[in-house]
Amino acid sequence: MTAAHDEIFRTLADPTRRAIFERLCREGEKTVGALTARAGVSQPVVSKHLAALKRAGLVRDRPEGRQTHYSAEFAALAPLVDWANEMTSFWEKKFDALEDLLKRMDQ
Amino acid sequence: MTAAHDEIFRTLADPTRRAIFERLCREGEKTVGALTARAGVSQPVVSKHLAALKRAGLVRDRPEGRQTHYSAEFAALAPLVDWANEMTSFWEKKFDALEDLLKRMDQ
DNA sequence: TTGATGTATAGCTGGTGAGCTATGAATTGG
DNA sequence: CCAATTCATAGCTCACCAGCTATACATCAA
Repeated sequence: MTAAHDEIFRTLADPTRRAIFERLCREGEKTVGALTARAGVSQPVVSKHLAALKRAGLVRDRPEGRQTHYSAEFAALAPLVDWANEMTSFWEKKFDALEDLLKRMDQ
Repeated sequence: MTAAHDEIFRTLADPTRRAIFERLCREGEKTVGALTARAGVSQPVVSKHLAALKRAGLVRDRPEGRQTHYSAEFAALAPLVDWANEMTSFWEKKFDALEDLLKRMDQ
């Protein structure tokens, strides 16, 4: 349902959180400390954002000793793309309908 | 930059607002009154959401007499899809790199 | 002109969440 | 065993925003 999209949209809506996710996509697995270094916010905030991303299924954590490695879960973006494609599909259907109409008017 | 995505994500993050946008996509142009009828919120709230959607470029308004018709602006979803595709592209690049590595190790 | 209708705006309130500091918990090094 | 490091959690504050009602504004009908 729409509830599934809800968490993804809401999670990616925050710029700081989206930036963290983007870094994980571009640069691969990173520790909390490495992410904090250039996040522009404090370490607890980064941890909180990572927890939110994990709840949404957008990242995966790999604890190793006293540090935790996070990596992007690309597949989690699929519902978002599917949703967007579904929305635009209604647009195409309208064109199809218009095309149909014009074809009928032609006859 | 990311600021462009920012407004789109933030605008679509709200369930009520996204539902309104979805209805405009599925059912085409609608007046404020028609949208309010099944929105589950008051008319001023619907108007406010429509204003937000318009600011984000997601809808277009067509005033006609005392009522205003709104319709979806499908093209506005493009940046969202592009962003998602860009993110997943990093995933594919990693596979390419891995493939490269394995190929080299084979030699 | 007057009243009714459709939409937008103003102003308020409550809830949510992003940021902070302080601290707890777990692990590593000496 | 002790100190340092790394991360997560707790508790707080502040700003923002979705929702409401009331009302202004514009348009149509009679």
